[in-house]
Amino acid sequence: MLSSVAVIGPPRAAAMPAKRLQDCEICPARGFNICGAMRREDLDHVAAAKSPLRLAAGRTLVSEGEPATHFFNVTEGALKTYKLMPDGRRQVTGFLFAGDLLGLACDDTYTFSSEALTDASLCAFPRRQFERLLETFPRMERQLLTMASNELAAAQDQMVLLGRKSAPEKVASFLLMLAGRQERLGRPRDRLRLAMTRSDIADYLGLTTETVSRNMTILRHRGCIELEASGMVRLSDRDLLEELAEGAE
Amino acid sequence: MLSSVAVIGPPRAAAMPAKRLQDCEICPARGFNICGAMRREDLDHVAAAKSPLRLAAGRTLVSEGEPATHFFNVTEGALKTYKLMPDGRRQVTGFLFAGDLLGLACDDTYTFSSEALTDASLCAFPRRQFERLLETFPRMERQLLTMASNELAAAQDQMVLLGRKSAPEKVASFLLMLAGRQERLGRPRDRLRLAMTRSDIADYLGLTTETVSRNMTILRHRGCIELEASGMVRLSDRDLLEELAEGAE
DNA sequence: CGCTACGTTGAGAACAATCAACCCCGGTGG
DNA sequence: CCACCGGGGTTGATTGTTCTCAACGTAGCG
Repeated sequence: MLSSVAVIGPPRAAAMPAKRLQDCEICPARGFNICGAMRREDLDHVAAAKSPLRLAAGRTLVSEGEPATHFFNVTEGALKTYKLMPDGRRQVTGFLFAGDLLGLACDDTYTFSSEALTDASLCAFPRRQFERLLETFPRMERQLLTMASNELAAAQDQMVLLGRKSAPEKVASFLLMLAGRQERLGRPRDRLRLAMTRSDIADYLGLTTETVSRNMTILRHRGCIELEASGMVRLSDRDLLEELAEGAE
Repeated sequence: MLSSVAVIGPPRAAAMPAKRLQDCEICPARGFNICGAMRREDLDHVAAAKSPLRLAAGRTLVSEGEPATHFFNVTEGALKTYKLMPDGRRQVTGFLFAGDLLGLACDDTYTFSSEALTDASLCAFPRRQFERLLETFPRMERQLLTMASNELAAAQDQMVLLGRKSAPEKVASFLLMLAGRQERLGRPRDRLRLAMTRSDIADYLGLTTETVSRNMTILRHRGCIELEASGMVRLSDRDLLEELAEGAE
């Protein structure tokens, strides 16, 4: 499975802990991801287990139904996860950014597919080794449980969106969600890049591309947002956006 | 918060381990829940931390936004969890049966409300004590992580349902989901009780009661199901139901 | 014996999907 | 250089599924 992606540096087992440790120390996602909970002196154990991974935009990382060989941690870039119905209908279940996990929810096969939206960097942990890591470092397991809990809460928010929000509410909520996540990564709060296509957004919100597009236009005319070049969006009236997201018309 | 529910037996701290152990040994949900991973000789530690709890049908267990004081494990009966929008729209995020967890996904306050559908029994763990339990028994923490992962996978399935399935597909999927869960609890595979109202089902599927009702009728006319007295449903043609659930018309 | 909550069915309205046209942009090849 | 192509995005006209509003049936309960 990993043969289908560009691996930088061969996966030599526990060879160069010093260099690896440095990898982790300069990791742009430290503080957001599972390693954030690790003591500095234990970090080389993590570094030894992981393989760094670069993935070009558009490449598939994992496919639904394939054997779940690895656990991943995004350090840079953006990915989407999605599920397909037999007839091709698609539901995008999430967008992943630096610090996000991938590959937790699975038995022996992945229950979803994942694809890079931009060039991305990840840490790949072979499942077996990752589990040994968790046994050795309870702090890490605890951190993982916390992150899984947060994902569960986010999933329930998404159920509200999918089940009970109107199209305009969905689009407004989506923009605010993205803005919130970017902000948590230290990016500007009122300006964000839409790395995903309208089609990705539509499949995330349970809409069609046309409906997403129309509602973006409406938000633009209302003065909530400005669409700039190459997918940049400026949130000019966040308060109004927040009202729209919860149903005040 | 617990004062609003009927507690059988006062929550005396670590008083009668012998009796408590027996409680756990006869627990109808052992094998399904977090205690299933515990060694028999460690079970009294769990028993000491928990307060058994009985909840009458219709009673509220927790409310969204309230301080999250306890973690719960259902041992008997059925509950629903739901979220409300400011204007009263409701999304039922899940139905809970014996073995299911409640109260995991939260910071300091609950992110959802929960209400009993039938008379129910639960184990209530004060959060602090529960966390100490997890630190002491890594097997239990591991089990919790596994269960959280499974919930996450289920949540993604639900997103597909909410975002991409038609009303008939939603209703068929719902019946099959319930049947599957009953079966896992050792109940008959082709006959089940709908403990929830049409309104609960509608809010779970992102539909209205009318649409649920209409589609139940259609399934009945197609010979998939038979509606019997007091909410009993017989799944007479499971294969057809499975086709309908995935979009074969 | 009515009351109320729940469930079913019908008629019409509304929202989002579908079908279709068009624009823009970047890449490719004549 | 420019014509062509294809993917992504926007906008318009029409269709259709689901919602809304309304009536009625039924079962449980004081």
